[in-house]
Amino acid sequence: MATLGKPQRQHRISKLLEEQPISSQAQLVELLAADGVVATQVTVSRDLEELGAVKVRIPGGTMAYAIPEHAKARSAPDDHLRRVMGEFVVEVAHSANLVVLRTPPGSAHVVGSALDRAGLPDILGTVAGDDTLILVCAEHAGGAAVAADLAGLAGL
Amino acid sequence: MATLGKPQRQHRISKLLEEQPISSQAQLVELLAADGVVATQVTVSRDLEELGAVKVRIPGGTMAYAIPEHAKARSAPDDHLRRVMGEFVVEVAHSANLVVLRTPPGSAHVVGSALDRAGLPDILGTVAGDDTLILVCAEHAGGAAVAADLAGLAGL
DNA sequence: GAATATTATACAGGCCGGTGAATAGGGAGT
DNA sequence: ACTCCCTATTCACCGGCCTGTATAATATTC
Repeated sequence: MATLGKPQRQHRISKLLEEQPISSQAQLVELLAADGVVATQVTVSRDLEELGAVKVRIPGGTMAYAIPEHAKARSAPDDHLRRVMGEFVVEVAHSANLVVLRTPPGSAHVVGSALDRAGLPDILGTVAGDDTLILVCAEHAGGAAVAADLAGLAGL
Repeated sequence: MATLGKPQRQHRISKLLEEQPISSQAQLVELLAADGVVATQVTVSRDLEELGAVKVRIPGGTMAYAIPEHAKARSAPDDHLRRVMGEFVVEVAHSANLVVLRTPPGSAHVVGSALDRAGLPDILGTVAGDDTLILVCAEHAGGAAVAADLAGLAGL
């Protein structure tokens, strides 16, 4: 019960920021500690960056951390995508301007979500099943090129 | 490009077993090597176990590995569930005989899939959204008990 | 039943993500 | 400009997962 994983801690941070104005990372460390979550200022600093948190001026004139709406689901895009691709994508195929990714059972949605958040310009949209993911590519890009890029990203 | 991840390797093994009869792990190692995938007999042994592969007698009278249909989506259930829970579940709540799990965006399906495959007797079914998962618990079990179990499993 | 082939286990090392201690960088206020 | 406070970076360590070598256990063949 000592350290608790990173996702859980970031989730609590996110909630704390919504519940009350927090003006420093030190303060956040204390609040987490009061919640039984042990973390240092360094860790909190990295968490805030990954969460996309910024310091904003609030009514009282003081500064407080907040997570912009547009960043709510965009934490650490590049790194995250690369890791998810490497962990879950087992096969890449393409046909015309479609790319088909295969994953272990139940993992297609994570990959789809990661791709959506990455906002790659050549990918118009994704549809995820259980272990299969279909990407629609921009016409000018072509499925083959996108498939090659993604295969590289997945370490294949 | 040398080692290639475990999921990818297991996927190739799975396909190789369907394509042709394979009677020994040594043979499988060779076939993988021909595919550019480096692995030893020990690794293959572990992969086959995780995949639930068994040796069956085929028409010719020889033995060959095959993956039973019921094991197609049940690889390494316990360990897998524990890891997925620890990595993705950030919050556990319950109401009556329902349990609500929260995950980072896009990860709910992986957790749901892992729970389904684990086949926990007290969980009647799961419904996954993007970052939320609802479990229906057996009446005799009750949401609170299941929630407590799952929270423990998630390391919360 | 002995010899051989095949598979599983024990142990150790590598790799990578996550974390913390120390420290450097940046602002605000005086 | 100096000082203080806050935040970001560097470096090193820990721990878990994964894999390989060596070896034990098991199955197969004669």
